Amino acid sequence: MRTSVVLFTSDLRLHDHPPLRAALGGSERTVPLFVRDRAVDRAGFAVPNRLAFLADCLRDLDAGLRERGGRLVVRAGDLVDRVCEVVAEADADEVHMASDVSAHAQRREERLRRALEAAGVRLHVHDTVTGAVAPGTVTPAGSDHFAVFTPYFRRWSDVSLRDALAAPRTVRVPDGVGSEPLPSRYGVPGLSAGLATGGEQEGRKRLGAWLRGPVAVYEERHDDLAGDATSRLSPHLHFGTLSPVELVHRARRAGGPGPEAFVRQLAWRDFHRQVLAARPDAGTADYRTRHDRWRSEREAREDIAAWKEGRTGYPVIDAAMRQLRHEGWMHNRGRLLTASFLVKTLYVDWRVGARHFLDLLVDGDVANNQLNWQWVAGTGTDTRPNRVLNPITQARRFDPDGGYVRRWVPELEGVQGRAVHEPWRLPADERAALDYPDPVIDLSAGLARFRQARGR
DNA sequence: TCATTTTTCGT
DNA sequence: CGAAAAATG
Repeated sequence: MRTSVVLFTSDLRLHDHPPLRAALGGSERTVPLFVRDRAVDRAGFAVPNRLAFLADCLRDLDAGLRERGGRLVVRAGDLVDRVCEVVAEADADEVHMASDVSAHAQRREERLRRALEAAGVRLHVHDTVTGAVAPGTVTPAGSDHFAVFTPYFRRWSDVSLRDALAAPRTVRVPDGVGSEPLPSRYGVPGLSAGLATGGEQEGRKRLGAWLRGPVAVYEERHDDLAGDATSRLSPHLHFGTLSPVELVHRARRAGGPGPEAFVRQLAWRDFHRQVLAARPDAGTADYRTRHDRWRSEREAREDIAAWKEGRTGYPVIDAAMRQLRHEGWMHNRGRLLTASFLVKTLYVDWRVGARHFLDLLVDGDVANNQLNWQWVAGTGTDTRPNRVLNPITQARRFDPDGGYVRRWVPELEGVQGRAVHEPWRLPADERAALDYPDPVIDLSAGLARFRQARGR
């Protein structure tokens, strides 16, 4: 009797799951396995918000498998050791998994392939599971990856995607392969109070509601901070409770400018993935260095703390940083503004900001997070590396009535209209009555001055 | 068909 | 300014 193992990683779903389908199609028994990878804990990636969301996802995945006659096997430890252990217990002939792009994922896949080969077991790695268009599918002449988004997007749009797969009807799991108890979000300390719920069911519900309604006005409203008109599907894409291939198909089927703009954002995700796949060190090192001599963490300690805690004295920055802490999520426009403020205005190393985002974001993803931070810092793929986003101009444009600021900065909730973006310009008595800090820095003192002071 | 130069264009 | 495409030889 043929037996297979399907190793779930960042693909915690039953719909449109090629490794699962291949495993079920090629054998009578299949072990659905998830490993709580000790290396991920050690690297500091197992933060409370994502651990809680992950726990939701695993419980939902287990529930979905049980509806189909199966169950999820969870183990903790070294991923390669645990997979080999389960392969031996189940006497499996093959292992299926999804490919992924980070340095960690690439090393993990290689180690696993070698260990399984030594045991005479074949590892099947499926692409187009964690991304829609796999890295390397389209390339410019003379390079293994695109460094500019627009030409990438043209080629990406021409790729014909495979059809989305249905969820399997039945899953037969061999007897005698034990599982640890499933983790629960209730045991996780330090969660953001407004954290989203994980799981494939939840993701599909959100996707359906998104495509039935708000996506239609996504193009006009996606940058409006107070409108909060983005999909909020990012954590589901990060954990793979939703399939990017299915998302692109369904958005294209909906048609129109909103869905097209949404698909474009999904292409950005693949763009960053193909950069990281080709240059895995871009997660920690400058993709294209500008020889910045950032202020050290020690030198900028007070500024960094003010930024993290949302008390920089720039209302839109503080609003966004407080949303991050409260929800484990931040509006995309807020991410751009707060990142630009840290790297361009406070002139702090992008890695400091990227790490803080990864510490809190429920969708915290190495490719998206690190390469977007690099884009803002001017060390990444931005073709205009000196771009600086002015928090006041941007606030007036993307939070014209100030509603986003008043929602997240209660000290300012009594200030009407867009005046909320510049509390220092209020009449002195009104200003004094607010328990809100003065700006930590004069905007004109930012990047140019820091760079000059450092002789570059 | 290929290498090199020129033009275009960039969340 | 530099990457990617187009034009050129």
